[in-house]
Amino acid sequence: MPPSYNVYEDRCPARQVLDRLADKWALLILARLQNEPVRFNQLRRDIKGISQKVLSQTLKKLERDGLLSRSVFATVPVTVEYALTDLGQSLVQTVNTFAHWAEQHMDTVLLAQAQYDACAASNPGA
Amino acid sequence: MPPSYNVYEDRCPARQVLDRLADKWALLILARLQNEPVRFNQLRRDIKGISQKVLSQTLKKLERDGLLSRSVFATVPVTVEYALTDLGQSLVQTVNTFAHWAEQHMDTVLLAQAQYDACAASNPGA
DNA sequence: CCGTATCCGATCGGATACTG
DNA sequence: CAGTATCCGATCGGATACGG
Repeated sequence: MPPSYNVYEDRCPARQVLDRLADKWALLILARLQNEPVRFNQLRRDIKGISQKVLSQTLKKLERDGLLSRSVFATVPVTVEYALTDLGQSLVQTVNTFAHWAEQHMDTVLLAQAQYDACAASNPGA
Repeated sequence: MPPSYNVYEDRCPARQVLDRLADKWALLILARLQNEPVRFNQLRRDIKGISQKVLSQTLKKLERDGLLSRSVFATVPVTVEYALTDLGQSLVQTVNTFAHWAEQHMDTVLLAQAQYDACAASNPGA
């Protein structure tokens, strides 16, 4: 079998998928949905800093990619629930690994940034 | 011990780290460096579609975060090698998992997109 | 409650030219 | 080879207003 695709290539489908996932809001949404379906405004409240517009756009992209499903309930007013599909579930573990890495190593990163900035400040031109 | 931080919160350091990593070029660069140090123009050639400007910017960010190191050799002309730090190495496995997920599931995603688009096209207003 | 539509400033990023 | 500097069009994204 051929090694299939190369993510370093332009036009590679795998890379297009990767590009789509390399989005901070998409990752946070997937992580938030891992345990339960969540309604639109609940996501908006939980994921601090996301605007209604961007949340709507990102949800639509993720639904288009088959990573989550959108269910409308004819209550008054209407209720809309977003939930991971099986495909989304298959990805969420990796998303968690990413988030955990960030949690575990953020102090190291913050320190590295401080050192880098201090060095850059003391070497204006050299 | 406190559960430390919440990635859903604005201003959370872990989330800032996550935001930084949620970048398609950053992921591709980290993946490319996993086996060996690579020079600037080699990266530029290998990672198809990246511009010199964006490559330069992204490398600088990753260096600032302590994920990779920049080594200058006084050859003529000068040689510059980028390599993963230990911190970068600790992340690259997760990056690979992401890339592999994309490779394994891209067909499913492409199919889902086609179905979504077909349905949207047949339901212009409804 | 769950969105869409529009406006508009801010940022991104490609192309090009230039330096050590 | 390995960048930096500038220009400038394209895109992003917040705020606001409105509709189902």
